Amino acid sequence: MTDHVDNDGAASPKLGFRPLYQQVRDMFVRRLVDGRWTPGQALPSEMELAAEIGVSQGTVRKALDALAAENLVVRRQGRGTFVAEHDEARILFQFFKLAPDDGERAFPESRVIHIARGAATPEEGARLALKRRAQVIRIDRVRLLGGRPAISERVTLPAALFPGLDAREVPNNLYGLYAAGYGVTVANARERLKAVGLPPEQAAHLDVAPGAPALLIDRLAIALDGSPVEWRVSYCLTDGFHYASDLR
Amino acid sequence: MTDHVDNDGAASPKLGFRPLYQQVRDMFVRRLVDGRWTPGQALPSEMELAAEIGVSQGTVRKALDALAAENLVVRRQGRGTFVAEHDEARILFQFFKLAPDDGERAFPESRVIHIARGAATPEEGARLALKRRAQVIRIDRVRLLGGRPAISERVTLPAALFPGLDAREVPNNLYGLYAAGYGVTVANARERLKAVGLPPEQAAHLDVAPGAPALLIDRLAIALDGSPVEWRVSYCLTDGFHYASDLR
DNA sequence: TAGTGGTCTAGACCACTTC
DNA sequence: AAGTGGTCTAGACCACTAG
Repeated sequence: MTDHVDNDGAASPKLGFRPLYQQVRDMFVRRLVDGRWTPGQALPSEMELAAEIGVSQGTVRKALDALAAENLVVRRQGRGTFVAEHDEARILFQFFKLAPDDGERAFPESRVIHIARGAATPEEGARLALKRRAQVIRIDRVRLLGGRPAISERVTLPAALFPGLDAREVPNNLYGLYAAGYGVTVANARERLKAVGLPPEQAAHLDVAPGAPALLIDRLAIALDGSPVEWRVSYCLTDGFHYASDLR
Repeated sequence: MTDHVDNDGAASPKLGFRPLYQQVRDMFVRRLVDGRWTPGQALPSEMELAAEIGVSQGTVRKALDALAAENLVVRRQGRGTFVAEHDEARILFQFFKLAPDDGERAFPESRVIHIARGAATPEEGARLALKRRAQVIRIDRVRLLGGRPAISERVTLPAALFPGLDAREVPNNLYGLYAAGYGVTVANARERLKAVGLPPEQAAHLDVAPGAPALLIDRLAIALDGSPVEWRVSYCLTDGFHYASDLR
């Protein structure tokens, strides 16, 4: 029995107190991490889970609501609770913040320039929390917005996590590939934005003069278990497009 | 009696169904909008509110939890529930996304360049949902990050909402002034970011060459009742600083 | 010690989906 | 009609804060 829920080991109830529903949430996250529950799958009903674990339905509900708030599951009244998928629609709204100044959002096409494997630089190792001289996979690609090249980016991955990815056809939706092909679910990401002059190499890819203003997006993607799984640096032209950010 | 909670007027229960706790939430928002509850004030306890309204404590709890999720109230176990304040710490983390590349976040000093009142341009009228030829207040200022001028921005406000603000000492924390001086609470904001070459006027304010890459932030701030109350356009130098965005 | 919000339970009923 | 998640209630107990 790997799943465990417990609080009072007859010890002091004050220290290390963790609510039952959070323990249940953690248990459910473990099932997602180890692939016991996979994207798209329907979870057992609240009543079944409650009976299995030995808590009330209300406690299971709070745990599932927490997962839904983290976009890890999707709940639909009358149908059930499902493990979230990295389909294009979800990516588009959750992880891709560039939108046309007017008009509908659309998923950008991608054109891979180069893909290779090599030893991590010190910076790559630091960002991805890798051991000394670990291998990484680097993907350089150009992405099209509204039919025009607008993003030049490099994606850096720990090679150990994605064996054979460098010898594979790379799809447009990378996070979908990570999930379906390697069981790696991107749970969240931290982005840092700057305005910079476009370096010559990126300028050539985007067919623009070097030094033109570009939005630099430095993103670190974090997996379900909290470990960094992707480092992505994107240079974006923001002519007719913008980065949308809602502050609540 | 202005507060009202009701569902089934013996009509079809299917259409226009709105859960009780959301109706209670709406009632509470009304109390915030009309100043019956003011920033910093302690709300009555859950039990008192439940008895007053005539619903269970659990329903009041769900309503207050919703408000807490929107950052409109702050709940503290053992102490009570309090109306959120626009103090600098809150602004710093909720509405100000520029952070030093390394080091602690700090609230930027401000230096006002110019304040004036005038008729709204068509664009200002459109952004702020104003009537034709309504008056606006415009504040131009420079803000300092790490002691150096880094942001040149124009703040545009509906004059009707902020009488006399143009003849007043303008503090560093504008949202605090809106709340304390005019009873206007900024509930959320939408930002659009672009990378642009710095226009001559802003370049002069920031003591940088025109055309240098700058982060353009176009922000529309929304009040509790959903109406736009501030339009702000900021040109930011991102040398040693970045715009932080967390994607969940 | 009293009062607050936070957790947990149990059960009834409602709205939505599917068969 | 059956099964799912969503709402609402009522009550017990726990953790935290303040006097």
